[in-house]
Parts: sequence; C-alpha cells; structure tokens
Amino acid sequence: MKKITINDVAKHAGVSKKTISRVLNNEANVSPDTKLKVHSAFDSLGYRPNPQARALASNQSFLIGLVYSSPSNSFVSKIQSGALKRCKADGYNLIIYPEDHENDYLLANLERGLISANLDGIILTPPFSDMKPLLDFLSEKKIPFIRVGGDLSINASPSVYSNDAEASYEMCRYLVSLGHTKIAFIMGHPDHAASHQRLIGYKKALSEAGIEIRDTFIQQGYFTFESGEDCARRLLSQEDRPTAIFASNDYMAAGIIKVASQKNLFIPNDLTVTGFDNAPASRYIWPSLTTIKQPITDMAFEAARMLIRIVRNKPLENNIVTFKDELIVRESSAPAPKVS
Amino acid sequence: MKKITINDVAKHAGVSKKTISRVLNNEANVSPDTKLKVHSAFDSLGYRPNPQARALASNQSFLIGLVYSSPSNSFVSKIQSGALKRCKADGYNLIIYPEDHENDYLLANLERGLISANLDGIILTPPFSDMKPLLDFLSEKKIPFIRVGGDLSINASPSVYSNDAEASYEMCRYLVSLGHTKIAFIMGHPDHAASHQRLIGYKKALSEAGIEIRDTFIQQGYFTFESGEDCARRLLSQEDRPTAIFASNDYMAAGIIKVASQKNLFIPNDLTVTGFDNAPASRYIWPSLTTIKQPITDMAFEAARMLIRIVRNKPLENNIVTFKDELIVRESSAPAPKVS
DNA sequence: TTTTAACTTGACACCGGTGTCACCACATGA
DNA sequence: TCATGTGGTGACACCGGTGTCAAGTTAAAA
Repeated sequence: MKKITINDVAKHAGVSKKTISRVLNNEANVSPDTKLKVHSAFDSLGYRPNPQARALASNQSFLIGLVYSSPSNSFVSKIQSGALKRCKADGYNLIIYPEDHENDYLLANLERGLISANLDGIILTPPFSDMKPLLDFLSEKKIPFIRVGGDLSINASPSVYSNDAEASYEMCRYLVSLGHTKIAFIMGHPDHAASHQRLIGYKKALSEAGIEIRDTFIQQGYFTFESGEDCARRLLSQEDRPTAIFASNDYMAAGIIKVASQKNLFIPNDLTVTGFDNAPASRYIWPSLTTIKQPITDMAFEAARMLIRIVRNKPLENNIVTFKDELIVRESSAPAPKVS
Repeated sequence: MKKITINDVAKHAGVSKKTISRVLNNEANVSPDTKLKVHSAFDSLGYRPNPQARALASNQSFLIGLVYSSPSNSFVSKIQSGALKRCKADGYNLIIYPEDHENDYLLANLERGLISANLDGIILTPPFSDMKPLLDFLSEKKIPFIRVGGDLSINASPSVYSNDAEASYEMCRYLVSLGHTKIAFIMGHPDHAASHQRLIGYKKALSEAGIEIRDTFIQQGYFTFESGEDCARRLLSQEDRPTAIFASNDYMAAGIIKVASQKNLFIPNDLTVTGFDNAPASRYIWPSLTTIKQPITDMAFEAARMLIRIVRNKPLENNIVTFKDELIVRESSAPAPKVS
C-alpha cells in the first residue's frame, strides 16, 4: 500500500529516474523502445507522479487562482466552470478566492492569500480586474495575471472582455423599436467598470433615437434584488412614469417585477422590464426576463487558456480578446402601451 | 527579487533551518528568545514558506477536495463558502470538483482526478455521498473523506447531515394547519437520498393528519425548473386538482408558479406553492416562496472542520453531526380556499 | 553535590521529482 | 581517416522544507 514513486518505476523499467521524468514530460530524445518500457511500467505499477514534488523541483505550482466577488451565484458558477475546464485539461488545479470587495482589509488579506499559495497565475474578475493597487502588486511580484471584463483603459495587461456598452446599446435600441420612449435605467454597482459601460450604451441609444435623457429616469442600483425594488418604487411613483425599465442586472429586474406586481401593473403589457446577465432566475421568474446573455463560461475558458500560455512563456496571439453579448427576448418585454 | 527561502531566514536569524521550521509549525520547546529573533527575521525578510516544499517534506498536501454535482448554483455557492472558510482558517486550500453525476465515465475520471492531486481529504456532497463504489474506492486508497447529507444507512463513515424527512414533515404539517387536504408533492431527482427522505416526511405528515395519500398527487421531478413545469401541468389539469403543491426544491416550485400563472391561478389564494432549499430565486420570484432553509454553509463548515481533524489524526467528538432545517414562510402560501 | 530529566538546538538525511552536464554510440561531412 | 554533430541516457546536485537523532545546557530531584 506504499506510494509508488519515480524510483520504483525506474527500477521496474530498468532505466534512470531522469528518463522516467523525460517520458513524464514528453521531452524529445527518448527512444520509442524506452518510452514503451516506461509506459508499461507506469501501467503495471499504477504510478501517479507526486504533484508537490514536481512543483518543488520545477519551480511551478500548477495552481491557478481565481479571484471574484460573489454578487451572483450564476456568474460565479459560469466563471468557475469555464476556467476549470481549461485548467484541468492542462494539468492545473484551480484555487478559488471569493472575496468581499468592500472589505477594508481586502487587499492585504487577498495579497497574503495569493502569495502564500504560490500560484502560477491569477484570473481576475470584476471588480478586481480594475483594482489598480492589486494589479500593481501582482506586477511588482511578477505574478502573471489576466483580467476578465475590466476597463481596458486602466491597464494594458492581457484581458478578456465583452462589450457591455454595445450590448446595453442594443437592448435600448430593441426597446425603442418596440415604441418605448419613456425608458428608465437602473445602474449597477459603481465599483464595477461594466456599470459605467452599460450606462454609456443606454445614453447613446437614447440620444441617437432623439429621446431626451431624463435624470429622474436614471437610478443608482447595487446589483441586488432589494436595490432593484427601491429604484422601481422611485421610478413607478413618478407622475409621468416610464413604460420600460432596463435594469443593469437580472436580480434588480426581478425586484422591479415584484414592485410592479404589487402595484397591479401587468408585465409586459403595462410595463416592460428587462435585465442583464441571463441569470438562471431570469428564466425562473414569471414573466421570464428579456435580458442580455454574456458568454461568461467561454470568456473564463479563454482567460485560463491565455493565462496558461503566459505562464508557460508562450506568445499570446492577441493581448485582448473580445466576446460578443447576445440579446435574449423573453416574456417581460412588449410594445409600448398606446397613449390614452 | 529572488524568493526568500528558509535558508535565508536561518542565516538572517543566526539559527538553523530546523529551528525556523519549528517556529513555523508552532512546535513546543523553542525558547522565547529565539522565537522572537525568528519572527523578526520573518518580518524583515517578508518570508513566506513554500507550500509545495512543505507538502513534499511532510507528506501532506494541505489540499482538500470538494466534490459536487451542480444542479443548483446557490447550493454550490453555500457549500463552497462554508468549506472554504474552515479550510483557509486551517491553512488548507480547497480544490473543487464539479462533476456531472450522470456521466458514464464519472467514476473513472473522478477517481483519477482525486488521486492525482494528492489530496489530504475529500468532502463529498449529494449525490456523491451515497455512491458506494466511490466510498469504497476512497476507503481502499485510505483517503480520508466526509459525507455531507448522505444516507446514513449505507456507510458508517463520518457524516454531516440534516433531517430532510423531518423538514418535509414540518412543511406538510404547516400546509395541513392552513386547512389544505389536497396536497400534492413533487419528488426530487431519484439519485439523491434527500429526495426519498422528503417523500417520507410528506407521507408521514399526511397519514398522521388522516389524509389519504393519492398516487396522482405524487409526481416525479428532477430538481429542474422544466420538470417542475411538467409536473405542475399534470397536477393542475386533473379533475380534482390539489390546492397546495409542495415541490422538493425551489426551482421546481418556480416552474409551478409559472404554469399556474399561465392558467390564471392566483397564488397563493387559488393555489399554495412551496419549495425546498431557500435558493436565492425563492426570494426573487413573485410571489416569493415559502420554503425550507437548510444550513448548508454551516454544514459545509462543520464537514471541513471534521475532515481536517480526521486528517490530523485528532479524535472526532461525534461521528455524525445533525443540523436542523427551518421553515421559512413567505408569500406563496395561504389558507386553503373555501369549497364552493 | 551528583544524578536525572527536561528543554533547546543543529547536523544531516530525506521527501519525489527536475535541471545540468557529461558521456557514449553512431551518423555526417571534410 | 578524423573532426563534428546529434540522439539517447544516467549521475548527481538541487528545489525548500520536515523528521530523526544526537548533543549541549539548564533545571529539578536525590
């Protein structure tokens, strides 16, 4: 029941440790003969290399860190699965760092955590992708990292990115095409770069359509269900209320639906509500939400792929990779009600 | 910019490596004097021990595996955060293994993955907590594991557990207390031990209340939104339809609400719907769901705590720890409608 | 005072791999 | 023929810690 080590395999195959190591790492210049012998030794002994020993000797850890704040379970789940898929395929393990980004000691704690695990590289998701002190820290410590969905202007490091402004713009154009002119917007958490992008798209679409942008129609939300409720109350109690509300994520949209239902507004006939993110809840609530689907899983996969290339000193094809969002029309949107 | 190793610290503090190691591991019998010297060396050098080297030398990896199938993002998120909290506190890293439990090659793949990471211990969540071949494999390989929410009868290994049958029983008693007699039940995925427990609680409560158990009121669901819709359609198209439907999880309950709404049944007045799990969506949908809250995070925390004790050869206070579920009453339940 | 036990410390081998380099056999070109 | 290159291999040091054990010092017991 003793653990099988490289020495056992070497003895069994009648070659040196080093040759075993060569086969293990698929190095060139091993004769087909020896390769065969070694592989059969692997099989008959059931050998599994010790990852820690390998890590120590080769000065790598085969560990990738994934840092995220967790406002949305579905976002986290997609990020994890995308990153994990690529990591496992390349023999890396993923260590997760869910962090409360509003914690005062965040940076110190996080930095200590990241350093002490001896990670080969780090995947940063919003809002960490935009934390300059963190980026600087990692650069200084020469720990490779890649940013997902951050603000491209603040740092030139490799990024995976989806065009939030454009997606938001398309959503608004869709609402305009339904005949809406009184379109309200609920912003996301100000710490997220995406929140600003989404607002930009909204303003652009309205301007282009010749619709006046009213300050009272723009409310500050925080990505939570409750903040959606609050904003909805404020919007729907206005004299001249909007006929469509576009929330910066689905949870806030769900909050709107709740408030609207309580006010006996029938969705979508009396009020169109749309969200962003395509969270599972957007399908589960009734009416189901018109929303924007971001290819989060694909983005995370690509981020991991790029990061691993960086770690292995292979050149990157592109420093920045952009993904396209998709408008998903469901039941919560309808043409604007006729003015009575 | 070179990495600081234990040798550097030893030189700086004027003691041997071994003494540094002693301080690092809080071993007894180090004089306060040396301890101080060593600590100040730590600080001035900014020393972080290399976890891989430590792992190799001490024949531990300080890695805990968490295996789960992911039907529900919120479940996963809670499990992760509970386990992670305890692991980080004890200096362990958590490696996640999200697995599709219906995959044919599951066992082979999973076993290979678990073995090759050289984990110190493994946390098993449903339905893996009940996979006998897997449990046997781990026992044979002498890899410590702990089961969360499994069937206690199939294996005597350490477990953390919450009484699903009892919670389900309480939910049904609550429905009975509201005057419901036509109470339907949607079962969960048959691979999950909890599904059977929840059914048991349902039957027990109805029997005790003197309510006949009708086969047509018990439908097979699979924990998905869609399966909830299907079952709801079958239940609500019956001649003598139920006045309350208790679904084995919240996603299925959401499916019921959707179907009921489409049939113009007003919830809760015309139909009471309740769920299980207290998923975030249960708050976000309208009306919000009456459901059962399981202390998943606490359970995972406790599981990690126990596992780490096992790994460290410390005795367990209890081999099996039970947690109590909680009934959460929200808007989707109301007294049974008067018979007209 | 002497003996014994307890505390403190360091030398050194070792964990299980990889990197470096030297070596041999054989093919190639001058 | 001899110098040169190249594919294939192993010896050995080394990665950065921990375990074992022996030895020196100090305190407690006789």
